[in-house]
Amino acid sequence: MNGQLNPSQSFPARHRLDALCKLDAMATQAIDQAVSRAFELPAGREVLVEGEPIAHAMLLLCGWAARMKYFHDGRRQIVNFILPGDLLGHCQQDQPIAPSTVVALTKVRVCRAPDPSVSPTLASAYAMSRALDEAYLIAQAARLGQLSAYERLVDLFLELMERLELSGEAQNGRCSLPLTQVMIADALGMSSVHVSRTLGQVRQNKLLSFGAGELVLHDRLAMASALARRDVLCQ
Amino acid sequence: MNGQLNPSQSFPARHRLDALCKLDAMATQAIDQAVSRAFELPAGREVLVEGEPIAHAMLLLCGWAARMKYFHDGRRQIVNFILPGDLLGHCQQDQPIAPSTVVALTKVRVCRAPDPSVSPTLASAYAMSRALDEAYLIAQAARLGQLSAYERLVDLFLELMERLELSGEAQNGRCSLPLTQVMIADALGMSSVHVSRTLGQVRQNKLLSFGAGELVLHDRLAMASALARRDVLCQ
DNA sequence: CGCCAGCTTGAATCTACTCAAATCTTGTGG
DNA sequence: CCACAAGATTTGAGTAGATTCAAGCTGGCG
Repeated sequence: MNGQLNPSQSFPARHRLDALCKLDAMATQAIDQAVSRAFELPAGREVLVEGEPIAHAMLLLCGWAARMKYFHDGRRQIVNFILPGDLLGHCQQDQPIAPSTVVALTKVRVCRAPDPSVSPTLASAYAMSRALDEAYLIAQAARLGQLSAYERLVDLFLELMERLELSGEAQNGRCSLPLTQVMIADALGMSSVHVSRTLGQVRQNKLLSFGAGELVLHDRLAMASALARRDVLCQ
Repeated sequence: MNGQLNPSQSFPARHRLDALCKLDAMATQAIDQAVSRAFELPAGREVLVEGEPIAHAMLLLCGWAARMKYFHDGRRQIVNFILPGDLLGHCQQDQPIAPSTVVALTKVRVCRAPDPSVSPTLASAYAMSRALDEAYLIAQAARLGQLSAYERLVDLFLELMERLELSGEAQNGRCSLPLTQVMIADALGMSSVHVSRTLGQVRQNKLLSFGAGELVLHDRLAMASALARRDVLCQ
């Protein structure tokens, strides 16, 4: 009845956390137990609202979400994307307040994140996940501040592919990517019209193809070198 | 011999951490003890280097620093500023790797951050500090992605004043601010020429004055309303 | 006194935006 | 299965904001 509702719905989360820190039996068991109480939210639903307390850390199982900052005039900035297997709203505080709103971009399936105290490997994976979140946030700031529209686009696709490979959802530079050009525009701080035009250039240079919800990277070396001219981090 | 070396050099850090969570005697004692082993670094010195392990979490006592991302062609993005009383390099991991380089913008005085396990109030203040760091990082991404040059400038000055008030270094909308226009340009993703021009406009509108290392906000309401037209967060 | 870093200003250029219209997709109801 | 509506993408034309290059100005310091 639902393509995303299959017996291995815990796969991305387990794959990702296991890649961050080899999980022991207790950890995988805790994940499976948490997944058994998963629930679904429709596209557009707010998962966390800025300024409101966070009830529980969550684990995203299927679908995509995004952390947003909203503006009066209808503009919005996507601060980062949240992919299957990602944690959201996990803080150290007693009464954490969400620093940004999280919205489901597609229909999503989530569950409460299992308590990391059941396994040191799970706690370690959570710590790695937090560190990655921070690194991606920093990367986003650098992208928005310094890269051209063409570079921002290439850089974002490289990051997304890398992250999807971590959760086992991408192979051979190919993955499904349920983003519209408007969402990409909101993430990269450009107009959707300019995303369309710039995407045309990238396609013309045969770096990648992107359409019908699928992204295929044809030439990752060329993509990296399009950035390497500037970014010391991408050789 | 050194203007920054006065008996109250622990003041900003104590003021800030105490504002985040009312400190108990153990916490203030631990801070004073840590401050007694402070040391100094010249402007331009790297405090943390991206990709290298972080030996200890540090506490910035005097001077300003910045988290940077560097690019091949000499460009750099200042991801955020680190002000007196701020923590840097505090992670949950066993072997944390710095996700970005931290550079001293002025001569700075730092010490190892006291171990939060000595006091629950100190641990709580650290958690608050981390949460604020994340919020400022998110704010920076939204700024770079959505605001115009004029708005970015106003927004940044408001944030810096707010942060300096937290550490007790600003009163009545007045503070010292040791940033050059080039540094501001690196933080806001614009050219230094355009910072100069835009700053001229802001001054002409009598919102603030900035020069000789001092920032004075003349009309914070007008500054906020220059953003309120767009940003839902600034009434 | 001259140097150097930082700031300001002008002119030309370019990137990315807005507005607008046409086309293509997708989902829905008849 | 087709028709229609709504959303998404593409393309063109004109414009605005920001950049680069360049020249001059200012103030601190050896």
